[in-house]
Amino acid sequence: MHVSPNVETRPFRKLCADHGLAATHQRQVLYEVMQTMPGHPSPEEVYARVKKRIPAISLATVYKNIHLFVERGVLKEVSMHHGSLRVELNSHLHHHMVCSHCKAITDIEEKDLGVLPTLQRLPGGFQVERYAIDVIGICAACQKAKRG
Amino acid sequence: MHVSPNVETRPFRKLCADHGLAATHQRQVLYEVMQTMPGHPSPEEVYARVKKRIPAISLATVYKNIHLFVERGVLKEVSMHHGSLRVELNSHLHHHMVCSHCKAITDIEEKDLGVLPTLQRLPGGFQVERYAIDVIGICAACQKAKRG
DNA sequence: TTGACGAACAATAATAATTATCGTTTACTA
DNA sequence: TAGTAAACGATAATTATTATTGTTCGTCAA
Ligand SMILES: [Mn+2]
Ligand SMILES: [Mn+2]
Ligand SMILES: [Zn+2]
Ligand SMILES: [Zn+2]
Repeated sequence: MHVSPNVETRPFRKLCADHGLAATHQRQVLYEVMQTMPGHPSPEEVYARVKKRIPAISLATVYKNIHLFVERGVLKEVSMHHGSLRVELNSHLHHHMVCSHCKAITDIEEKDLGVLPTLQRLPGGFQVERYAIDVIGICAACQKAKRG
Repeated sequence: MHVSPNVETRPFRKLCADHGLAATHQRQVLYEVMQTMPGHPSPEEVYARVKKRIPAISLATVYKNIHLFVERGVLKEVSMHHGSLRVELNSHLHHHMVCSHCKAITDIEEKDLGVLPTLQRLPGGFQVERYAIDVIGICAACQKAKRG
């Protein structure tokens, strides 16, 4: 009797191939661990879980691969993380365009967004204060830079 | 001839009174400096500006007062800053409710939001990838805690 | 299957961001 | 104007993230 090898591994290998990534053991475990984490974990939390299966893994490896997965669209970043807190005084109702490449933040009027947020009572009795809409994409400067 | 004192100071003192804050010199300068910063500065950037007018100010004071101003609604936080990067695998189109008190993040379906962003070409030739909508407010647990 | 080679890894140092501590000063109130 | 709590400055500590470097591993062609 013969069993084809890598049965459970195949989908992950394909995912890596599709994204131009080497299929390493660390990446596979990171990916599998993320599948079991339905919330919005931090790199440290992911590291703690991965470490259970690969005790020798380095935190730096987790960070690098999380960034890589986000870059390639395997993982998604919750809200936009700018490395540090950002504040503004501008009390005029507006939202933001955030460049996923250079992280530049630009104001945008609500009316220019084509959205009409209806303040309402949301699931779980969540009491709404305001909406913060981030339009994520590529700014004009980065578009130009990518071409030539 | 007599000139009433604190002429320029009055609006700031009122702002503090309205928010239950002591009207300190440091807070006044921080507030005035923010009025001249139209972008989305980090605490370090604010500190650099304030330091020009109060060379002896401590970075910790800037941090503390920025947090205080955000808490009282004088300043607004751009995007939601969770202290660390947060990621998720969930590729299903959805958004988030974020508690401004405990910072808990909960998923919410786009259809439950009552907002319909229309993907379009935005000002400045910004190329849209996706919308990330954070509904900011108070979660049920924190509402309960605040009452009794 | 094997060997060369570049990519990825672990260990760890370094840096950046934020918070805590504590002695001193200041603003508010009576 | 004095008492008191709050705020401040200095700085240590903590937390988050990135850089460096020598070693190991995955890929691909023979
Ligand atoms: Mn803005
Ligand atoms: Mn989510
Ligand atoms: Zn950009
Ligand atoms: Zn809460």
